[in-house]
Amino acid sequence: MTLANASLPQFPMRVVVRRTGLNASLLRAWERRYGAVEPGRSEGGQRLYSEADIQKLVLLKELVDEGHNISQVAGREMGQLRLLLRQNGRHSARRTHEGATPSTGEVDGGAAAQEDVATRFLEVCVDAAREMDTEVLESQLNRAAMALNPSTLVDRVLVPFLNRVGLLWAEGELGPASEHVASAVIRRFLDWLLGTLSPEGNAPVALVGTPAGHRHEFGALLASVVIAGEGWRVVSLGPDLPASEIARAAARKNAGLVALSALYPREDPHLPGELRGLRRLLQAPVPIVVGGPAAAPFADLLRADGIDFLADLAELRERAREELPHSKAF
Amino acid sequence: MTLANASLPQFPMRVVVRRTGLNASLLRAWERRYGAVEPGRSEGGQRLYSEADIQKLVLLKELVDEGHNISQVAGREMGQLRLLLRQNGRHSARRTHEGATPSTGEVDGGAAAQEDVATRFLEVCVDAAREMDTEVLESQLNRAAMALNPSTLVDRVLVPFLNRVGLLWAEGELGPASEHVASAVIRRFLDWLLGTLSPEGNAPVALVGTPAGHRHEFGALLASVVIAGEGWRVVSLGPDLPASEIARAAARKNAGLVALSALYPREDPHLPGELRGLRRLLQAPVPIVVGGPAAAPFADLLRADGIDFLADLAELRERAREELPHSKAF
DNA sequence: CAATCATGTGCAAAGAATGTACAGGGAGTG
DNA sequence: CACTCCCTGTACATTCTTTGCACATGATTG
Repeated sequence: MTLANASLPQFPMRVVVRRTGLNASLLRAWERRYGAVEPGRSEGGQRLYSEADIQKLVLLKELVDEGHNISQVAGREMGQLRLLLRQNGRHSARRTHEGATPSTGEVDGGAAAQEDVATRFLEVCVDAAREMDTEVLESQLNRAAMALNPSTLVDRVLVPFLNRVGLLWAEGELGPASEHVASAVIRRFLDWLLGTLSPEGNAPVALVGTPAGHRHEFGALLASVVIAGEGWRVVSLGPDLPASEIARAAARKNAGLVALSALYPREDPHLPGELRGLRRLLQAPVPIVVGGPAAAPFADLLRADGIDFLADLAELRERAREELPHSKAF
Repeated sequence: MTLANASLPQFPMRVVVRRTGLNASLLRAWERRYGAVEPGRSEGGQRLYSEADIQKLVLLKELVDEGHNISQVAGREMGQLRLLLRQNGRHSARRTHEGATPSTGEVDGGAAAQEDVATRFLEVCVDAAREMDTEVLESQLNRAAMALNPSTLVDRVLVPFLNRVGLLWAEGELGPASEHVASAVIRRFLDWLLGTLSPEGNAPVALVGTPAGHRHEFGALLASVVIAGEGWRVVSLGPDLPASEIARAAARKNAGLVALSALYPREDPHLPGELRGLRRLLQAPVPIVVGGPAAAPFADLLRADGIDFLADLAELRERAREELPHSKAF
């Protein structure tokens, strides 16, 4: 899902063998017996694998090496495979997951199916929030995490869900209690997701938080998840921090990226000054990015000061990937 | 802990063997003879364990290592198992294969020792917070949770730690960033602890939150942990809730206890009115308890209205135990 | 003390799961 | 054309699991 043309069939067998470490017979066996991938064919009938195929095969190999049955994992989607891998990888019994449908379930339905699944999750989550049913909400979120890949999860479920909850609250359809309860569940879930997506070793550090005066932290949490998903080790500073503090933390943590989220006081007049101050305090050329509606009006102003405004999480995702010092393959 | 999809059968035997340290024969014996777990099956009939199964097996192994009879514990639910483990105090014999310690290996290996350990943890945690070292902080908290029983953990580590951090912050020794980072870790930890201590089945529900105007939520979180530890299913409403909302939630959840924490605006003049309102709105004779310095001045006033002020978490613990409608034994 | 439980472990035969090899025939390419 | 790579289909070998039963050891009980 990285490259735009990830699904273009183009790699012949030998490339796949080299890149996955699986031998040719085995690749054919996995395809025939478990439908692990479905490579295209050349005119003459030879297999042509896509980048996505290769990625999936790599994940499958890792899972099999960890002890999973190929028959059990071959049919699953990328998102599930990644989560499984992470959970199992930290073989701690700390986190769990839960599933509804047995393995025989859906084959790679493609992006359209994912969308569909995503909106269904969204609806159920909203209902659960309305009913203040934390357990259903939590289990739905988890199920969504299993069924979707991380970016779809964030873009199609979490963000819309938070918006909907905010809306319903503003309209008085949702009492503050429901809203709080839902928030708590979401926050815990995001914390968990952050932990799950965080890279293991010593990845470069990204600082995430909200500027002084901004106390809404969900934007920052989502940003953390996105950034962690791209391979950064995220240090979550929390909300409402003065520039000096952020700078201090950046120095101490030797941060390679600072991301801030400004949601609520909409046209906060202090915001540009605050950010400029931060820019000045960060001696090293650490990139600073800001997102959120409160920052939008100042986009140009900020850019002039070397602070980039990002319109949405997709931009953030891309930026996080670009800034990653050590852009490894796959 | 909770997150949640623990019931998807997917792990083959060998993974379970590796992760639990139990051998295959024994797993089958426990299943056959005591119904310890009921793994799903693959099409070919091979066992597929869920994450929940694995967790249960891990707990069973620990209990057996501590001297419990497998036949006595195999059939119990997760919540009971956790409780049992905690009761046995620090499961110091964590890694030992031999069931060396007989069942009599009694609890308090000396309260004094626990105290000692607790203060050591406290010191390390404070240092970690000062250094903004989330990883050390987190791991120390986890270790403390393992080493101490829940009440010691809360009374001798968590509460003093929060106090210390607050103090250092007030004195300017700790920057807001450090404070926030520490808070985030603590909150996550408390969330986890809450999940761990929560009983499984359908225990009676306790509502926990803070009254309108009170936005500091750690008191409520600690209260949640304490109450959950006594066997309630806690619904955490979050901070800053008007009486009407709390009442609505109580009705909806059929709460058997409402606990509120009021920390900050110290002598909040609205507090008694707010609570009286709540008392009025709760038609059923649901007990309401309040804690925290902000409520202390009104203790007598409130008591006259049928709302009990509790001076500390120990009192809360006792009260929670008393109020528990004595349901099932174990 | 003897009989009985409780519980961990060992074994054999049958079946599953899965990696690999081989044969005969095209495909791709210079 | 020659040479290598790849395709399909089939067969095999190996390693895991499963079931059922037996056994050893230690604790409990009559």
